[in-house]
This record gives sequence, C-alpha cells and structure tokens, in this order.
Amino acid sequence: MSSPAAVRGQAVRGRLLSAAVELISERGWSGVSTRILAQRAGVSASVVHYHFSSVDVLLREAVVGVIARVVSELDAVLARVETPVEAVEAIFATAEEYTGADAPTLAGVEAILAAGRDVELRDRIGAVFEEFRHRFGSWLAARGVAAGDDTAAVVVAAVDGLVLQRCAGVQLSSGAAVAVVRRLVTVEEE
Amino acid sequence: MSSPAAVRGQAVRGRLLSAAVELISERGWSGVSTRILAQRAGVSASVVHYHFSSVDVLLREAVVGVIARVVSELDAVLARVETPVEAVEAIFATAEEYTGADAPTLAGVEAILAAGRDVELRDRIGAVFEEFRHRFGSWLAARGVAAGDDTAAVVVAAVDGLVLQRCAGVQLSSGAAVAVVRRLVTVEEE
Amino acid sequence: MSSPAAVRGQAVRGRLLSAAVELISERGWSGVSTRILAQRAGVSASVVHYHFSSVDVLLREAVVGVIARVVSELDAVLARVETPVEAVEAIFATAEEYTGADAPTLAGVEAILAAGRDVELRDRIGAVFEEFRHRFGSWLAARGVAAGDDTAAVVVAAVDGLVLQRCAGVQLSSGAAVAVVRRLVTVEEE
Amino acid sequence: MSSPAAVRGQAVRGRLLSAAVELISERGWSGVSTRILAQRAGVSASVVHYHFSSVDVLLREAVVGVIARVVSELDAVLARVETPVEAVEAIFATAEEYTGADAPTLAGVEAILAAGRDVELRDRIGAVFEEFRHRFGSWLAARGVAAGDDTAAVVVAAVDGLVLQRCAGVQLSSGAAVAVVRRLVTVEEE
DNA sequence: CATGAATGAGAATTCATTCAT
DNA sequence: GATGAATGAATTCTCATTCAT
Repeated sequence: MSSPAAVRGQAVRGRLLSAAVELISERGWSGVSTRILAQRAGVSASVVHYHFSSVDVLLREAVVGVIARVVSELDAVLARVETPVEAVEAIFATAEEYTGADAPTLAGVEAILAAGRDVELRDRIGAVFEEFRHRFGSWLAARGVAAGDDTAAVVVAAVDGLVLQRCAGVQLSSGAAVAVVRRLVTVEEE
Repeated sequence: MSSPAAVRGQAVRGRLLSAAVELISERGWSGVSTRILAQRAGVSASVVHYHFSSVDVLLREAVVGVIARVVSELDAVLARVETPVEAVEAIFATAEEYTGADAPTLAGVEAILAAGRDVELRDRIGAVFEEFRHRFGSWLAARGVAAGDDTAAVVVAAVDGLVLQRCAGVQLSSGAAVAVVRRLVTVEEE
Repeated sequence: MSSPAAVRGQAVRGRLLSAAVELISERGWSGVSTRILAQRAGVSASVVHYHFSSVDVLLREAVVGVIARVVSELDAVLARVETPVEAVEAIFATAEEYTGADAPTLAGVEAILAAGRDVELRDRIGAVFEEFRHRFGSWLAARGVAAGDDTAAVVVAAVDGLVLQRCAGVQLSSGAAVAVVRRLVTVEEE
Repeated sequence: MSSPAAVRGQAVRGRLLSAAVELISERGWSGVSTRILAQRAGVSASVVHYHFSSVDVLLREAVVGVIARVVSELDAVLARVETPVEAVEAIFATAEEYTGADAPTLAGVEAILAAGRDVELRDRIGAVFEEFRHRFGSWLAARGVAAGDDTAAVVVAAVDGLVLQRCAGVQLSSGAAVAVVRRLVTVEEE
C-alpha cells in the first residue's frame, strides 16, 4: 500500500501535523482554523477534512506527537547520565533549548491547557507525563535521592514553570535555576 | 459623576470582567467570543463593545486584574510569616486553593500564553511577575537564603509548574511538594 | 435667545455641518456615520441626534449649504466680469481652485448622486442649479451669445465634468479647457 | 476545467458582478452591502466572500468592467462615423441612451468618486479614460480639429457633466447640447 | 487521492437611534 | 442644552464542514 499517491498522502498528513504545531504555538489552541492550517501546509481547505475527521482531532494528534517526542528525548538524556545532579543539569539544558518561545514548547503548554477542556486529550497527555515522572522518580530513588517520585515531580514542575515564565517574559537563565535545583537532588552522604 | 446610570454602567463593566476570567478558563483565550461573553454577563452583545473597544482589550484588562490580585495575595502571605520555610509552606498552601482548575489560575496561565502573542500584555504581566519575584527574592535573602532572587524564581516556577501539571491531570499534593521544596530554602546552620 | 448655551449650541451645529462636508468627501455619502461625524466634530454621538433628527437630514443640510455657497461665488464672478470670454475664464479659474479633490467639490458631486436616490434632496439641489443656469444663460444671451441658456448648460456641464474627471485622475489644466470652451462663447462679429 | 460545478460557479460570479453594478447605482458605492448583494444575486451571503476576497474587490471588478464596456462602445461609434460633427452627435446620442439614471452610468460616476478614495481603483479607471481621450483626440486632430487632445477632453467632460447634471434633475436634451458643442469641433474652412 | 463550490452559523465590530438623567 | 448607557439590527468577513465531481 505504498503507491506514489499514498506516499504523497502521507506527506500531506505530515505537513498538516507540523503546521498544526506551529500554528497552535502562534495563535493558541482555539485560534487555529481549517483555513489557516491548510494555507500553512500548502493545501486546500478540504484536504484537511479528507485526512482528519475534524480540526480538533488533527490538533490532538499533533500535540500528543510533540509531547511524546519531548519525553522520549528526556528518557534518552537519563540514559546518558550517571548522577542525579547530572540529570538535573541535562534536563534543564534540554529545557534551555526550548526557549519558551519555540513552537513545540508553546504547543505543549497550549495542549496542557486544552486538556483541561477535553477529556480525551487529558487522558492521553496525562498518561505520558505520569509515566515519565514515574520513570524519573525510580531513577532518582535508585540513586539515593529521598522521596524520588515527589522530587521528580517538583523538578519536572520547575522546568515546566520556568518555560511558562519565559513566555511571560521573565528572564532566568537555566544556569541559575540549576544551581538552585541541584540542592534538591544532592544526596547527603554519610 | 455617580448617576444611577453610571453606577449601573460600572456594574456591567465589572460583570463583563468577571465573565471574561471565567470564560478564558473554560474555553481558552482565543475561544472567548463577544457573544458568549455578553451571554455570561447577562447583557446584549453590543454592550461589550460599548464598554471595551475590543474583546482583546477586555480580556487583557480582566487577566491583568486577576494576576495583580493573586500577587497581592502572595504579598500578604509574606507579610504574615517569619521564616523561609513558613513562606514556602504558605505559598504552596495558597497555590493549593488554586486547584489548577479554578478560573483565576487557568485564566492566568492562558494569559501568560497569550502574552507570547501580544506585546502589550507581555509587558504588563511581565512587570507584575518580575516585581513580585524581586520582592520575594529580597525577602528570602534578608533571611539568609543563598541566591535569594534565583531561589525565589525557582519556587515561583515550581508553583506555576505544579498548577500547570494539575491541569494535565497529574496529581501531586502540595504537601509532598512542600517537603521537597523546603530543602531549597532551608538555611544551613551549623 | 442668545444665551451662552445657545451660542455654544450653534457652534456645535456648525461644526457638525462642516464635519459632514469633509466626511462626505472622504468616505462617500453613505460612508458617513453618526459616530465618525461626532468624532470629527469633537462631540459625543448623541449630540448629533440632539441637533438633527437624523444623519440624513444633517447630510442634506450640509451639502445644500455647500452648493449654495459655490453658486453664490459664481454669481459674484459674473458680476465682476464684462464679456462672455472673461466669464468662462473666471468660472474655470474658480473651478481650478476646486482641485477635484477638495471637500466641497467632492461633497457636491456626492450630493448630486445622492439626489438620485432622495427626492427631497433632488428638488433642493436641482432648483439651485436650474436657477444659476438660467441666470448665467440670460447673462450670456444679453451679451450676444446664441442659445444662451443651452450654452450656459454646456459650460456648466463641462466644468462639472472636468471636476469629475479630475477625481478619476485625468489631468487637464483648466487653461487648456478654457482655450477650447472660449470658442463656445465667442460672439461672432462681422 | 469546465465541470458542471465550475460552470455554475462562473455564473454566480457573473450574477454578483451584475448585481454590484445595479446596486452601486441604486444605493451608492458605500451603500452596497454583502447581504444585499447576495440577495440581489440570489445567493447566500457567504458565497460573496467565496468568490471575492472582499466586497470592495467585487465592486472594483464590477465597475472597471462596466467602464471598459462603455468606452469600447464609444470606440465602435468612432469607427462608424466620418466627420467630427458626426462623432460628437453620435457620442451625445450614446450618452442620451445613458439617461443619467441607468445603472451603468450611475455606477460609473460612483466609481469615479470612489476612485478618489481608492488608489488602485483610480489607477485602473484613470488609465481607461486617458487612453480613450487620447484615441479620440488623435481621431479629431487627424480630421483637422485644432488642439484635438484638449478638445476631446472637453467633449468627454461635457458629456460626463451632462450625465451628472441629469442625476441632479437638470433637464437638457442632448439635441440642444450637441448644437452647442458642435461649434467646438467645426473645422473652420476658408 | 483530491478539489472547487457551497453553506449556514458565528466571528468582531459598527450602525442609527432612544432615553433617562 | 447635553450626555452616557444601552439596544438590536446590520456590517464585513471567517468558521468548520459537506458534497458532487
């Protein structure tokens, strides 16, 4: 089933999903319209409904994809480092890339908010987050951090919050943030 | 100038602002329309434009008001407590009230996102945040917390992030969070 | 009845009438709204309806005034000159002032068009024109121009038309036009 | 690409353009609304915006079409006659058909006024006029009329002006006008 | 697999006007 | 003599969606 036509079809689907992420970040969840989506993807409006049963379905698909990608990036980070401090540093470094103004981040935050109004979306996103927090919590606990699960939650929350505040124009380098958060994951020895 | 008409006018303005906060939280920034705003405030659609030059102006007005109110609540909290640990506890307790699903919180987060697309809004909100962070930072520093300003930023970010994660359905009691964050503000004595 | 208040009232009336002429020229007859009228005159919208029973009544009043003023200017011109050729030159010179883009001219033409949709307006404007044409016709006839009345009509029409064409961006100096039209009013002597 | 749908689409476009000309003449340029346009063309309001990006674009399209048609009619007239006097007679006769109250004429004058507020329109209409005046001027000059170009401008202006005055209710038969204007184009022989 | 035409609801905003004060 | 609040209809234009081709 990979006729040239089918391949082109998949390409269009992909372009629509990317366009969705960009547009959610630029105009907010409910500011994304069929028309503008089609325009950005370089197709006509009816194509959108050919590939997706509704605009909302397309948006959900797009953001779940984006969030899953970010989380798998964090998993990769955890696999690369050894100590909790390194982990925090690496995670904040990753967050640093997400300037708070790039499309995936903003779309992610928009998605979280949209999840509050959309049960299906909440379930899908919530599961992804919960699983990562749990993995990260165990990872921390295994390395001697007390209350690993809760600490993981706070670290993740701090990252989320920093990203959010950057949107609001608050400037705080992740370097400074790391220095502070490091205290959370410093294993008190002896 | 407090004729009966003027008084009624002010009341309508107020109802519109409250309705805006509720609706932003329920439907997202760009999901708030004149019509629904008017309906919720119990007025006719054209009244909205009598009182505000545009829907966006009304929304901005509403969220800046809400954020200013929350911040002044936090200021009150700082005035009431003595030690950094108490402060963190009180702040998280305040955040606890904001369940992550209440109107002011969600409207606030929506506002932060909207600020990314609206310079004027960014300036107004950014200023309010920055000022509070600075006040809180000095407050912490004065009580011996290292890097007070940065620590303040991280605490605020953690609160923000927790709220955000609650929107996504992640459950974490503020009690647990406090236990973790307390480590950040514990003045190490010897 | 010339209390200070009444005097101010008259001033406002006058400003509204001037604003109407300007605005008709800038935005077309049906493009003039209460709001914009009030704004331009520096008063609040309800003042418009305090002074005039409707916007249309105000517009009519304004343009009839403007047309009457232009015609009386032409009458003054006729009183100043001696020969038909001088008259044509003076009339075109007057028209020259009206660049085709000035408020009174454009408002006048707009008024003529509006007259086609408004019987009352047609009657009032038509009368003013007819009378001038007649006076000019007699004036020409008395000075030996054949078919004075018709010639007057054509001269007036040519002026009107030139003004109209200037609106369309066609450039023709009145000097050139005069040279041509002069032939119409040259009394052939023998 | 002449599918049944496409054919119907073109038909609708055409009906909208015709409706525009009628309505401009009946209600003035700025008095033509989407709704009334749709009603007259027998389509739903949103169809207007499907075919034209804005009402103004539709109006421009409509009037440029009408003016081009009138001018090409005049060109045909010039091709049919021999002498300047015949040309003037034929042109005024053509103008006679345009009673000053018919849709194309009024729409044309409205367009000229609208051109004063709309650069694009001015350019398009101005070009059409200028070209005709030039063709007519050369035609006159080639037949011995002095200052052909300027004379052409005055004749055209006179026609325009007569039409305009008819709108204002001034009655002047084109017969009488021709008798006068004929003097302009009479080649003085000796 | 794709599209151009169409639809009817809804978007933000402006309209002329009224009325109590 | 004047005004601020309000109204409900109208404005232009965009919406998500459907459907015949």
